[in-house]
Amino acid sequence: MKSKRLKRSFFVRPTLTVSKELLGKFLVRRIGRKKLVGKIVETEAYIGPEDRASHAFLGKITPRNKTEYLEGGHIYIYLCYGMYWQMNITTARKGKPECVLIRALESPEATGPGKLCKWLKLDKSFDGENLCKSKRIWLEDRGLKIKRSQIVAAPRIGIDYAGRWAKKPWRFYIKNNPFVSRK
DNA sequence: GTACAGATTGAG
DNA sequence: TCAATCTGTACT
Repeated sequence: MKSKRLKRSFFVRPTLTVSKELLGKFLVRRIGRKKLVGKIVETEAYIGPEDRASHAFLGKITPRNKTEYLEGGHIYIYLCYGMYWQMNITTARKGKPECVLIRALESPEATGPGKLCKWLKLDKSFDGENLCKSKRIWLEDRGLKIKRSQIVAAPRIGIDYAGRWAKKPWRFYIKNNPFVSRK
């Protein structure tokens, strides 16, 4: 099975499409001579500025969220609750604040966005990292196809404050996968 | 300058 | 059920 790195063109597409197609792809993190690899099993889409749950709601730009406006294929990472990092992948074109939150990998060490970043040793230095060019983190397509019947759409987690947007089925995960968070 | 909520997690 | 822990944002 050949594996190929996902290119810019994969990410510069509608966010919901990218969110679903990221399921079954592999996140590769190289630390020195070691490689950590995990299959993506859970994602969430954040589509600003109309999405109340998005940091870019109403199109605001702050030092924290400015990387969310980058062209698809970059990392947008930020600290939440003062202790957990959240890894997002930007989508769409430059200037569009849309991204996909990577919530879980197929690894017992990465069943949730906070644990995922801890396992991969991700921190603020990855903010704005180019996934198409970086030597320390990237995404691979290893030929694995997830059938549409295996993809479950559900409301997103932890954003009850977002009113009607909190009910949007913009969380996607692989059916019956034991590594999906919030079981 | 101060106050406060948050895309979470693990312990109790 | 709740505290840990800190940045961004909206106040004074």
